Amino acid sequence: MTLLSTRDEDKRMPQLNRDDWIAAALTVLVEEGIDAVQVTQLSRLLEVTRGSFYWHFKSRDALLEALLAEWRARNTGVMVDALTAAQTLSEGILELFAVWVDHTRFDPRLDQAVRDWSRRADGVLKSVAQEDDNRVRSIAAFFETHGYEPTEAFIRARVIYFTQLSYYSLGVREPLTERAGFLSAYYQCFTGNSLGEGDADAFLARMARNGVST
Amino acid sequence: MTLLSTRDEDKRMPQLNRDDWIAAALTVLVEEGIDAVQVTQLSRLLEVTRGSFYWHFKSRDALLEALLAEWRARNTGVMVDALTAAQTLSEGILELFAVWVDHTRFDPRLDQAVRDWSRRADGVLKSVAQEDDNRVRSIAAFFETHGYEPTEAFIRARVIYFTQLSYYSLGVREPLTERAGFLSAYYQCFTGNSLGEGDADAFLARMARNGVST
DNA sequence: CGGGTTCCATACACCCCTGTATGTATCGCG
DNA sequence: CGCGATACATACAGGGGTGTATGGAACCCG
Repeated sequence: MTLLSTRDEDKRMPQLNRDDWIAAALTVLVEEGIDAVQVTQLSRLLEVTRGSFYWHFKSRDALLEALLAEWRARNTGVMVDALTAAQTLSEGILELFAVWVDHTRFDPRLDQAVRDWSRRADGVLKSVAQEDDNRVRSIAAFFETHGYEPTEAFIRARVIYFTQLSYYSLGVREPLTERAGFLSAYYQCFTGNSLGEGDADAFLARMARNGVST
Repeated sequence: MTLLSTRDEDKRMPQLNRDDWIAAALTVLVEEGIDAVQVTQLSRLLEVTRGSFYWHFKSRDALLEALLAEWRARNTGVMVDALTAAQTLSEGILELFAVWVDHTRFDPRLDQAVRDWSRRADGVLKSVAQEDDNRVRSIAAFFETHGYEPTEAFIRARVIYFTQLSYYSLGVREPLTERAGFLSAYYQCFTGNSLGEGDADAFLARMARNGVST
């Protein structure tokens, strides 16, 4: 709701611009899915008439294109970047975990919404598929640089990424303490190695400092 | 399309019954999602008027309930059954793989469609969540009976199940030969153990005999 | 101050979907 | 034969959504 701050409750904040419509559309996309992103509903939400929308956008499709562009700009490359900086295996994997829990760097709800959308829009599907491919590839490359055979690296990359996707997709919510208890088990399963206690504690401490929400 | 066989091209195959509508609705659900399951569209598909539908069903919601019941009847328990019969670890895990590739036992497209649907219908969400919980629990229990600690068993169950869910959700399609090459890597990652060559070959031979499609 | 630009309101045309009420054809069956 | 029940057709009421055409209010600016 903070996304509508420019207008909102104030009587007559000057005017809406293109980005206001996109911001509103993004929240609706995340909350209720792409089918709920309708000109009429957004107008009601922004408390203007549809006339306004059709001044800023050529059509609903134009808005949807803008949404996809926004997703690309936000969620692309975040995971890849996390890995390229890492020196050791554990550092990289833990940093990946960190990205996935840090919703300021990676927005899982938006990612999920776009993914749902993509299942019934071929154009979107292509974008998402390519992005997924990039992510898995970069994780696999990371494993390879740390001594894993190509096939094993690829499969481990898939397993770790696919697991996380389902984590989001099923909307798993569990308390931080419980999640912390799973850390080394996940690490063991994903890498085949044990996680040093020092590394685990340092990671959990860092998470606690950053105060991750879920 | 074979689902509409009772009526179909023939001039005036006697009449439609409730199951004909459900069958048509299922194909539409799988192909185009729950929003496309509309009385009007189904009528066009079955080449009758909407009057027919409202004779067989009280409302569109009644049809949707029937669809959910159909999903429950088909896809529930299949995975659980696969594990309870297994004697050894590898036997159980490989049987799980077998179920996932055998679309006559487990229908991933229907599962995925219901899952998509569930994300915007709270009642459906509950059913799916409970089913997921059962599946993960039963896999975890299987790991435990083969010597894994409870936490590790649970995480490995999650990882193996979540990975497979994403496999479906992303619609990964790869040739059988390629997939066969991944088998032992998957097994290694999921269980932490190596898969005996004999077991692998036997499994692949069995798959080939059954002639799995994808 | 007057005119152009920006932003939005109003109104209309068009389409699609649900649900209901009612008419109608076919068939089983006593 | 005639009468219910079955299965569907027809027609109407109501609602929601997209676009478009056009009018008007506020504002910038020379």
